[in-house]
Amino acid sequence: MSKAPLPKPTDSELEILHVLWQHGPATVRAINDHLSQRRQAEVGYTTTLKILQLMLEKGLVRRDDADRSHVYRAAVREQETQGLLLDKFVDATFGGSALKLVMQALGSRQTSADELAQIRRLLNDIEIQNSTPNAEDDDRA
Amino acid sequence: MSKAPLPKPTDSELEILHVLWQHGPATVRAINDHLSQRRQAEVGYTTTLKILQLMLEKGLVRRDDADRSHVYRAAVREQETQGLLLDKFVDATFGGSALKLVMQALGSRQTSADELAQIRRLLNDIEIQNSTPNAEDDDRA
DNA sequence: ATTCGCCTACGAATTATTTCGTAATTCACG
DNA sequence: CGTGAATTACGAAATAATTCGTAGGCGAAT
Repeated sequence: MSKAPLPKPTDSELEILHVLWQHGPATVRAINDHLSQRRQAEVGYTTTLKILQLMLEKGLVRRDDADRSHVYRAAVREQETQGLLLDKFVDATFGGSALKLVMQALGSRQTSADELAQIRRLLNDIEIQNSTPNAEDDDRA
Repeated sequence: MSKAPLPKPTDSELEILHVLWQHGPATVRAINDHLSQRRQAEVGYTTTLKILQLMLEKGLVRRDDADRSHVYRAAVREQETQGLLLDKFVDATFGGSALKLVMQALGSRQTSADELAQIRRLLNDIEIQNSTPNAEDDDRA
């Protein structure tokens, strides 16, 4: 039916998703502990609970409420979500130019040789793909 | 002391900054016209005015009010602002890893050969700089 | 069974952003 | 001058995000 196009998570929601992606399904208590550690200050328990409830409504998480302590898990994949946020960010900040973003990301900060090597490898992969029109899945010219 | 660390522009503010960066100083009327074109719908004139007034308070723009129609201009540089936003975004979305961001940006979208070449060039430059730590500091030869 | 502690649900205050209406001002023109 | 068009300032509504307090429920330990 009405497949709402995955809502964009807010900052707080994203922080919670990070915890879930990294540690797997967890109770409100566990999530709240992680958040409290990650920040300098304590996070109110009911604050975390409230955000999780809103995330549930938005479809960002699912929950198992078989036990008294409900267990929440991410309902969106990490890469997919990051990709979605990246698209919006590139549009808003770099006028849609992913190139500008990459240049800025690489240019204005120190990048280790190891990271540079990884990027080079990725560039090679991409160029190979570009020059070898894929046989199994080419619905794009 | 009185130097507040440049406030992060909101989406609307960023949109206005784009206009100013691209076209230089402009009146509210001119800015509003650009915004109305850029979007599908008309933007209320006083809406644009209000945002500019807030941006003025935040120090994101300056204005010349010698004439009745005030002329606004960006008070923050494009690259600097983009870098600031990028930092926050990388932290929030990719846990601080610029590498992950670049991988995602390059991996999940089609990038032209030309763009890839530009990135390669940048990588070369960076590696040269990395292997030649301080060229300008000790040229006592 | 009574109490204590943890849990969920929910309402509400706070702050930020975006939007626009209205009033007041100014300028140009007839 | 007096009218009209355009402009600025300001208040305020609408929406969203974040925060937390309080009420109520359930289960374990005494």
